[in-house]
Amino acid sequence: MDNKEIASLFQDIADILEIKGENVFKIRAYRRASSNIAGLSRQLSDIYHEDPSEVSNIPGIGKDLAAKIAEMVTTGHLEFYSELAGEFPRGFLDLLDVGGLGPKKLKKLRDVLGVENIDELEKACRDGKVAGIEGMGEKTQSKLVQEIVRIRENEGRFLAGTAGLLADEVISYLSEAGGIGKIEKAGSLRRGVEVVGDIDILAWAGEPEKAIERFVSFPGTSEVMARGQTRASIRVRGACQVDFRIVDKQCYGAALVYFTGSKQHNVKIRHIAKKKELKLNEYGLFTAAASGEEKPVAGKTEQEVYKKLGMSWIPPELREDRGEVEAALRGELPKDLIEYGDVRGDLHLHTVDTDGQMTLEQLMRKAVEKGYEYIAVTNHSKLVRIAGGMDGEELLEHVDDIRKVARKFRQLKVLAGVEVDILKDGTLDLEDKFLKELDIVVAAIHSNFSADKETQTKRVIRAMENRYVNMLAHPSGRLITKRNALELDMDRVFRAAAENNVMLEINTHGQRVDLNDAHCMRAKEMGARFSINTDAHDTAQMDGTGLGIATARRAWLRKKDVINTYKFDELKKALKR
DNA sequence: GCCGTTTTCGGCCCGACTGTTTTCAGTCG
Repeated sequence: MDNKEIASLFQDIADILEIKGENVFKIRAYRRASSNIAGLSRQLSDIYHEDPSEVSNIPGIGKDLAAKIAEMVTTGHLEFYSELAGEFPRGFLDLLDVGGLGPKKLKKLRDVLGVENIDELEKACRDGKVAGIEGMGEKTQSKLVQEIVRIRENEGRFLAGTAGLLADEVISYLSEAGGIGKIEKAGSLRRGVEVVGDIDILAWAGEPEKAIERFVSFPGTSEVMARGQTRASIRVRGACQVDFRIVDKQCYGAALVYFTGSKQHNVKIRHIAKKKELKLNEYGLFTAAASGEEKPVAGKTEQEVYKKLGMSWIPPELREDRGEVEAALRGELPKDLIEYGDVRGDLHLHTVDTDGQMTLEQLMRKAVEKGYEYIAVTNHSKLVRIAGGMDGEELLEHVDDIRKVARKFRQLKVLAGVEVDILKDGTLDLEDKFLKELDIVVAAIHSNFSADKETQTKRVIRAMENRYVNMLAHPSGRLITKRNALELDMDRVFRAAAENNVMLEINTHGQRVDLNDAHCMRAKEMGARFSINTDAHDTAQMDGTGLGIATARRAWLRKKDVINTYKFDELKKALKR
């Protein structure tokens, strides 16, 4: 079992224990373990097989959970879970995904009405039986029906790219009206997470009521889910939930910390506050209540809050309780963490010569506009017929064209390259005699996605061993919500990348984000370097580097880890094999 | 179930909103 599976199993156990009314702290322990495991950069099975005692050194993993992990990595299943899950019918736990339905109500529904899955819940609601239960009324009942309908319509998760655009829309809509002091995204969107469940927006405003009023009338609002004096939630276009909170200017920083999360990060810094006999909440940092009245210590800015807690400001992308709090306390946060303006060029781009929408000139003009120092044009090789992939001769002509056009753009260095397909056996779709004529060779998989792990791993490594390959594009091959990642032994792939000086791509396309943050952390540990590329097929996509930089920051990557932050001369050196 | 410069017991983050209540439980973040 891999970390993802183990983490989700622990999450399921927590859900079940909650329904069973178990000790809340036990439940919390499972959730914490789950979240910590999901954020690990190494596979638990590897850690276990190397040294079983290491497992209980992971925060939140004690004797009991370590034993459960041992069972999972050795046998592939967990008896404890099987027993628990056996008590509930299939599909019952999915009911926790229904908004407004928590463990308590769920238990009641099962005990009183015998509801065991979403279909039965819907029927019970439509028959009017739910409203009869103690503690539930007409409103609960009709809300549940609405919620069920929504769940059936979509999965409830949104690509950060999509959600980010909507958030920007809402923010500019709110700002236009005036009266807003400061406003920005919070939550997982601010932390740069690739997939989000909702959008959080935080503001301070002179007249909160007016701001709330405007918010709930955002065009496209299909439902006002909650509306109070300082916070409200809407659903936009029947899908994405947007939460809006207004706070006082004086506590904006504390609120921003609070609403940015992550939850685990907040728990940890509250803990630190407590140790200092302070209390931290969304209204500020206060002297603890035990001493009588609470006096504010900080709150206006995030910097102030972190400072009073004895640490430096922590970039939002790092706030996942992956050691950032401890590092900040020691003053050892990475000083040269990659910044949003650091990328000097895009090294994976397509034009109309294969499946892109841009002509060479359009592409280069856009690159100049963006202030890039260099780019690489990397069209497809022949295997990708559907994308108009080129054979060797065509490619050489194309390279001539690129160099000709590039002469008109003196301020921009242009690398003539290719995105060459990795064939089934790990050889490349173009012979070396063509590859050696190019400035950059990006290798990628676009076929045979379902090969087994050993085959797939060998395939990728063999491709990277080709001396002309400079970069591995979208290494895991996943398409979020559409296609699972390739079966790959990532550690071996990363090691081979480091050994062969092959750059690993952080592909910023919203549906890819590939490598992801956990991969990047691990790959960095193994000595690999990266390139943040958009893989753009049109000019708008060329603006998408932000998500890749966020991912790199989440992985604590420094500028020097990412080669397309280098000056051109250094880049050329970095690409030498 | 985890954890420990107050350690092997006794803590474990906390406030807003909703719906159902008539003082609060449940849910959410």
